[in-house]
Amino acid sequence: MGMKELDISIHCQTCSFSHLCLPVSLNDNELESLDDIIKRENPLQKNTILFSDDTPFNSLYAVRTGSFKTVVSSEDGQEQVVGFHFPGDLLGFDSLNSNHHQSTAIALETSMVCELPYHTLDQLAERFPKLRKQIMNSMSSEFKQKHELMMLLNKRKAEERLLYFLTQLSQRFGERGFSNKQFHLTMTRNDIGNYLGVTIETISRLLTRFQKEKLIKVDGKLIIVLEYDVMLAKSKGLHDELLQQLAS
Amino acid sequence: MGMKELDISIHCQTCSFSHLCLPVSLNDNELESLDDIIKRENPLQKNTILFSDDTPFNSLYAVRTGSFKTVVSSEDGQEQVVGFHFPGDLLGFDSLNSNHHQSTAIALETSMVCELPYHTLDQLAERFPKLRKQIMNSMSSEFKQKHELMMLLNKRKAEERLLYFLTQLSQRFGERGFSNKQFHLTMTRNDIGNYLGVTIETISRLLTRFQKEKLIKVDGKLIIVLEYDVMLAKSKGLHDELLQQLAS
DNA sequence: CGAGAAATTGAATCAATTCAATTTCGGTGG
DNA sequence: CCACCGAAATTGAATTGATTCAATTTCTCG
Repeated sequence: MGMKELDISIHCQTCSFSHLCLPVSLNDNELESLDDIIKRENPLQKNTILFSDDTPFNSLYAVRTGSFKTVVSSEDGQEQVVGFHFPGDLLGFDSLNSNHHQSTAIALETSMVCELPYHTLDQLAERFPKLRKQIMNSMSSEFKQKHELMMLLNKRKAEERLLYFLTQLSQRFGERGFSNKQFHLTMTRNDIGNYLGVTIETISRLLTRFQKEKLIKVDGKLIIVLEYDVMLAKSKGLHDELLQQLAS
Repeated sequence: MGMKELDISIHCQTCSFSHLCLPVSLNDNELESLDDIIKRENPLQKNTILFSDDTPFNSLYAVRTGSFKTVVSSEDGQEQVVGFHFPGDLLGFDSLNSNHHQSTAIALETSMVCELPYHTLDQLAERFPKLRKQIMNSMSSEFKQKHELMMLLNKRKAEERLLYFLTQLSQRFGERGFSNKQFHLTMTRNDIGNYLGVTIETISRLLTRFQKEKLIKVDGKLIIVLEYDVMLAKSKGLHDELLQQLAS
């Protein structure tokens, strides 16, 4: 038979991350149309480049399984990690209507994506205002994220940055039905440090300190969250003095 | 007569910044339709809020004259300047399809804007694919800018950040037909420091140092650029040793 | 002209980096 | 399955860039 393997598991209608993805506000009819234009690709191995900044922009991608980092690089070759992406996240729409992608997306582990060819998506968006809005929404919340990050990088010290990163991860894993108390870091300390604007040594020192303070347990790439609320508070710059005030 | 004052000067067709604004890729017919939906407002005094993060999102704005800063604030009231905006720049589309604006826009001097009611703009965009693309393009280049800024904040030291800021300003003024060698800072040192993630004291010290090094001349808010190329190079992290190599 | 805001300058302090030396991890081939 | 290699991570000590605190000075504009 011409049926692809795994055919059942690869439709938006049955995807367990659709609540985080483009389908979120679509009705059955719209969803089906969207599902029709999606190309499913084979798994990408770790370190595979999904698209790079010299790839022509043709498609958006939705992460199906696994994880990615996106990186931009300056003329002099320095790299900057600008995001980490998990199932349900959309990739590539920082380049909508550019000729080329603005960043490079790299698989952090074996991963699968749904490809959304942009010109067909655009046609679909013309028919379905809700889809158009959904795309706008995604971009808009991407801006919000970037603004938050900008504040983080400008106003917070290393400790707060890393705690923000960890609570953020915990939250995102939770939304996706994974444990928010215990998860694997698929990115290296290097990636984290690069993203947060902090050296790898500092990341390392902070992680061991957090462990001593019993906020988390660190076992290589495995993180176990022990005190989520304290971490969240500290990531916002509230510290011991203030925390005690809150407690009393 | 019912004619507004200054009527002649306030059409996209005659606006001297249209090459930087939405009209850039439109033909006469399209331009006229766009021009029709634009509301011109009275000048805003310095420090006036154009929109704030609790204003419902209804319109985009194009800066016509003057300048603005956009600011986001965290729960605990800390503020972060996320951008400066000059004639031809579009404001507010980081909030497309959100209920509320994501940031607050404040006039840095007496300024005028063109208001683009979003729902009519959206209708227009449905008729004119080029306009749709233009909007996407603007968002996309906004992302690019944010990525660049993120790299700046993460990888560069204070000196490089401020030089980047100054060369960036020089460039933007140049594009707008103003002098790129000599310009007024409409924002305070505080705004600059906040934007660049550096204290006001550091900004101050650096400006006097740049002056001693004969890169610029500083007279209060007036900046005279003396060595643009050197500034540009230094803003990218190339320093004296490297500069000399280049010269030889 | 006067008052409050903005900017400058100096000295002391500190958070984070840099440099350097190990240790641990993860994957490959024997 | 174990040994081995390079990459990744940890830890310590010294250094530094930038902040903080504090005191003036200079603008701005009502």
